Amino acid sequence: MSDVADRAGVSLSTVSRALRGAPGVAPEVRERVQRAAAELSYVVSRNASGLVTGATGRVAVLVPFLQPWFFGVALAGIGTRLRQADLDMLVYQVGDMRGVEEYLGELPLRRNVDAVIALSLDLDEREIAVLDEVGVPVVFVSQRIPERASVFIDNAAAARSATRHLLNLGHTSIAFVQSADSTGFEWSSAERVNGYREAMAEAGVRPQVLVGESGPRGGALAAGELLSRAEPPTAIFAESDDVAMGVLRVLQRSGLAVPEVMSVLGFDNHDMAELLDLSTVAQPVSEMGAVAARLAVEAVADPAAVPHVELATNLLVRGSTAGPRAASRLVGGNE
Amino acid sequence: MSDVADRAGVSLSTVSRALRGAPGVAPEVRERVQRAAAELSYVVSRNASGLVTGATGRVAVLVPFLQPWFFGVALAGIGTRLRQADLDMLVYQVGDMRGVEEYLGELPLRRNVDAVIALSLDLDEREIAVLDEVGVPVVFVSQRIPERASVFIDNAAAARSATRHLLNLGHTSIAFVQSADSTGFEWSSAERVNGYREAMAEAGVRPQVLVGESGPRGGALAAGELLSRAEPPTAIFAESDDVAMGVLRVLQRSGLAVPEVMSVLGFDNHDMAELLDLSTVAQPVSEMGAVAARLAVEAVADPAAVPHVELATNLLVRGSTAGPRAASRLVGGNE
DNA sequence: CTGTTAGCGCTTTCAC
DNA sequence: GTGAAAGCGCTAACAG
Repeated sequence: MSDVADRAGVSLSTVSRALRGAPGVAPEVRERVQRAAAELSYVVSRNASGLVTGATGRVAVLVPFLQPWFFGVALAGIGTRLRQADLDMLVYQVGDMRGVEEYLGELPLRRNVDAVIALSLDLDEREIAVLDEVGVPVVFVSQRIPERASVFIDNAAAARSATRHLLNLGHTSIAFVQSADSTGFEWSSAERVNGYREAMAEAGVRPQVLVGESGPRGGALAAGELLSRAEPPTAIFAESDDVAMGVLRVLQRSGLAVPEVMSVLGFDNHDMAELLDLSTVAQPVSEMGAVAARLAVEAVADPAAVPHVELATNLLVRGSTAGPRAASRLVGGNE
Repeated sequence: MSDVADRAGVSLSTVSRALRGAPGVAPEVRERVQRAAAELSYVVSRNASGLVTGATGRVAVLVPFLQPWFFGVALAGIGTRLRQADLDMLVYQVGDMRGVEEYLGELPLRRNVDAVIALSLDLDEREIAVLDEVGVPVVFVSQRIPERASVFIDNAAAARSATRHLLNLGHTSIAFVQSADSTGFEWSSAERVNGYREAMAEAGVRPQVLVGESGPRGGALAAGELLSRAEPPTAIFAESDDVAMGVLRVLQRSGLAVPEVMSVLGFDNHDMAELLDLSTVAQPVSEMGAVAARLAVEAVADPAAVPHVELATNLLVRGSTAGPRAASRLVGGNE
């Protein structure tokens, strides 16, 4: 930095002010300093400036896993937005939610980040308390917490209207496939099931909820179970597209036509959903990330604000949902 | 820190040494200091210590995109390994490779990270030069560069033996679907095509290479093109599972049985490959990440070393590949 | 084995 | 509008 000062013929303080965009520097001087810095390809050390300002220029993103489609997309949204604010993104994979509390305590967040984004973590009160210890603002994504900055969708409402779509098509036997991993249900999962139950109750139809493993494997197992019933349903609403894909796969292998024999509905609008022609509830994952990043930036400026942002979902009706026995009708044609 | 010193009844230097695990501290004193630190829930500021040691405790991971399956898995491998070394992972999404050079120059890597991992970036010489400007060790993943630390698989050899699998099954008309995005071929893509060509040449069979878009969409388009030929091939080798999935989808929609009418082979062992019963070449993505992280850690200690680590691939033969016209034979049964 | 001292590279009063 | 000086929280010689 003193090299730059020498080259521009000014003092250290002036260089600092000029490069930081601080007021009180003659335009002509500022430009001279910037030129000198560029020529020496000098950039201020965030580390050093942070030491005195207290800011780190970094935001931590906590994710349970990194592999699923959802997280990649959300991270992309977050990263892009943070970059605009000239903030770096630190990613921590919390892993299977056992011992999170301890893990969170170990994490070097203390004086290492300006804010934390908890991505789809479903933390309980004690875990949140551990995060609070860090002393920086926390933004929750996909988990709605009172008195906390968070961004989310209305899972219940989305599931409700998606279920109605199936009911309106004429289905009267609709199964819901819910999944839980070793650590229990996710918050969004519970909400979606509720939405489904509400719509079914409104229509006076008996709900059928299956609980199984998560992911395609869980969907495949659930489909097997449903198909071996005395009276299989005519539609399956899967908690997520992942699960729906497992269902689709089993149906395909069994030679059961979708949607003629069985309608399948997913949730998420996964990457592959369009290719599979899967009807689904789309949630704006990338945008959720971007909003979360924005909230994090704002929270740094004003830690007192606890904005709640709800994002809209869209039911995407594709080829995997239709009225029950649409095919038989078409083929039989004698009603 | 001085609070800790007071509480433990020692000087600042002793606290620093004790907490850092530096030698020359009485065991009894060390424990006392650690206890004091714990009671005050004090952790040393990386920022401040970095200011004097020069180390940042951070590694930057540069990825072109975040969404594809590959990057999530690789990032998980990297992150886990870095955490073991008590290093933080900074993730930068470089985006569409246009203007990377400039983007890399803008990135706040300068005195902000101890090492850089370039994940599947396919940088050219000038872009690498920009990275070198940063002055920290760089580890390349999925790109093999002389005189550079890198971790990779032998794409050509893997593609060669996968092609031989198809040849050995009796196929004599095997198409390869290659994909390129707007910025051109990836390095691994070129290598895989080469492996395919070599195996075909060895067998004296004419190669058929299709170049199209990337991803499932590219696969779908390529499949359409192949199926509309006067003499469609009996097997399709897709550059990646992504592409293969597009191919599978088109075949399924067209009512063409896999593998009876058409064998399909992928590359990567994508998440969904098992569910789709897709034969493929598995590459150890998570392990590549872990190794890259290890190399990065080692490179920090010894920047002169430029280890090259080659990881093994495995051909996973599943249900999507079989001899040509296996079904006709079975059905016709009159040979 | 432990304490003292001088910075690491920057920002920030406070004078001028 | 600009400069001098005093730290931010820590480590690294150097004494003791």
